[in-house]
Amino acid sequence: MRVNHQDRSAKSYRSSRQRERLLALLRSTGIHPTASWLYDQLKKDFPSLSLGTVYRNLSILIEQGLVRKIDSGSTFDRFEAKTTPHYHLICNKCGKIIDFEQRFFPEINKEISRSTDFDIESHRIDFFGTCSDCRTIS
Amino acid sequence: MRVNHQDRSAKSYRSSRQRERLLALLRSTGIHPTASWLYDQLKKDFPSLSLGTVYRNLSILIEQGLVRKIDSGSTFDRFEAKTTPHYHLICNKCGKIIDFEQRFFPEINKEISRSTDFDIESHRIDFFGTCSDCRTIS
DNA sequence: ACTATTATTAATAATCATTCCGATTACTAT
DNA sequence: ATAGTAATCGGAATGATTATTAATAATAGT
Repeated sequence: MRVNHQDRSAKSYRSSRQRERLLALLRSTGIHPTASWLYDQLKKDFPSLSLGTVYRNLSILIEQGLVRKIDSGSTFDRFEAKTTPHYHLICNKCGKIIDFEQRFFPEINKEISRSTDFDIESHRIDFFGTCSDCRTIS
Repeated sequence: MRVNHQDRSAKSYRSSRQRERLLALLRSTGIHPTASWLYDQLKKDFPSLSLGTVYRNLSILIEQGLVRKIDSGSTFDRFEAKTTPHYHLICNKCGKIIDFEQRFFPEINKEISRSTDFDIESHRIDFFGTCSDCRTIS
């Protein structure tokens, strides 16, 4: 008799070195990398790595809820290993994304839900402006 | 002698029918169109219209602050004629974007600025969830 | 440990939205 | 009307991402 301990909706994946290292790399950095940056880094340890592998594993990790995709207004996506809820400070000059974790407003989902016929599950807030580096330079 | 009455940083543009109609179209709709939807609509009145013209004029209108680009997590961009500050409700099921104008929190820019070394000029809030249409269906 | 099975990989081609470019056309001021 | 310049068109180029396929590696059962 065969028992499935997995959740019915969750696809299972067999482990792979590439994906393990990809997640570790994402967790070890705070720079919200692009797919190609991740590719360049991992290429050092996996000389035969393919960019498609990076994208495929990113989407698996996203499906598993371990990684989030960030769209910052650029033509390319950035990624981050999901930890705690937080917001982003995005620099208009250099495009850098900085995590902001000091405050989070979980209550606004319900507050906004009350004014509209829409079931709100989550929200994101992005703040735009100038980072300290770019302010110093100009 | 030639005097430039324009602000140094502001480029000036000659008016064009295509751009005028593009802006009018954007202002007349609430559906947050894609570039190709705009192209399809305008094509009716300008049979020789080029998609590049739509993109070029969109970027001019954005530069002039009359139009905003919205990234909704899809592979393509959506656009809206900027009116008053507002937030977006984005449906996870159908991708529809609904404007939310009932409340706006201008004060959080300063509030967040105080906790960090970042000059905040603006913010955006997107709420994700299920719209009433999709909730009814499922 | 061995084998069969099946998922993952690497390489590359395909896709899709967007941008760029050269030639042509339309405005505007003189 | 003409010259000068900006806007347009059409299509090609770009760049990020996704799909395809044959080879490779991980897992389950023996």
